[in-house]
Amino acid sequence: MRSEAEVMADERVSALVDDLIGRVADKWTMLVLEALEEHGLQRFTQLGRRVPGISQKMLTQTLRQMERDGLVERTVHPVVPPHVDYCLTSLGSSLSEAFCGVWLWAEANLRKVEAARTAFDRRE
Amino acid sequence: MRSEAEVMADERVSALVDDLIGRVADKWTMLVLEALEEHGLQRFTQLGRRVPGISQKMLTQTLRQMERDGLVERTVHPVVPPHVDYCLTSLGSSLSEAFCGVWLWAEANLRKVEAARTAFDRRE
DNA sequence: CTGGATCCCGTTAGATACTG
DNA sequence: CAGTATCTAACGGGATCCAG
Repeated sequence: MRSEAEVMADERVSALVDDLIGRVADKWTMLVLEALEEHGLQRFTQLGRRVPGISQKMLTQTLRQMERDGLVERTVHPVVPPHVDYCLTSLGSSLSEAFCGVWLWAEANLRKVEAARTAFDRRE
Repeated sequence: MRSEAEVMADERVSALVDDLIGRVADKWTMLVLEALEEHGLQRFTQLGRRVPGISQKMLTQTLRQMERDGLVERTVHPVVPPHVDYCLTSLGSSLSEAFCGVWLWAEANLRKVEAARTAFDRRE
C-alpha cells in the first residue's frame, strides 16, 4: 500500500506536470516550435515570417520563455546590424516530436471539426 | 510540377490547420480533455474538481467550444436539480490519444525543464 | 441545489511607434 | 535587425444572479 507521503508527492508532481502542460500547450509555443523544427536554425525576423499572425512582442516573449525552459538556444552575434539566431535544443526537439501526433491529428480531422461546427451552429 | 492553384490551396489548408492547432493547443482544453479521458462520463461540477484551478466560467466556455468542435458530447437530463454530463466523442478520444505523447514528454522532462529554468534565472 | 449567464475588474495580447 | 515602450482592446477570474 502507498503511504500518505507518497500520495502527497504524487499530487505535487501532477500539479507541476499540469503547470508544465499549461506552459507548453500554448498556441504560439507550438507554432514556433514547429517553425524551428521544420526550418532549423534561423533568425528572429525569418522566424516571425514563418509563424503567420504572430506579433514581434509575442515572438520575443514566446522565445524568451522557451529559452528559459531549455527548449530553444539563443545565440547573439556581436555585429552591426545585430544578428541573433535561434535553434531547438535536444529537449525542444523531443517536445516537437511529442507534438507530432497533434499535428497529424489536426491535418487528418480538419474536415470533421469543420463539419461538427457547422452542425452545431445550425442547431442554434 | 505543382500548379499555382495547388500551392494556394495548400497554403489555405495549412492556415486552417494552424488555426485548429490554436484552438486545440489550449491549456484548459488539454486539461479538460485529459480529465474526460481518464474518468469517463462525468458531470459539470465533478469535472471542475478534476481540473484544478479552472473557473466555472472557463469550464463552461471550454466545454462549449469543445462541443462545437465535436470533441465532447453534452447531455442534459431534464430533472431537478439539473443534471448535465459530458463525455468525449470518438473525435475527442482520438485527440486525447494524440496528446498522449505530450503528457509523457511533460512527465519525463519535468526535471530538465526545472533545471533549465533555475540555470536561466541564475544567469540573469 | 446544479449548471451557467452576467457584470466588474485586473491582466494580457495586439498594433504601432520608437531605439541601440 | 532585434527588440522595447506605449496604448488600446480583448480575455480570464471572482462574485453575484438566475432558471429549472
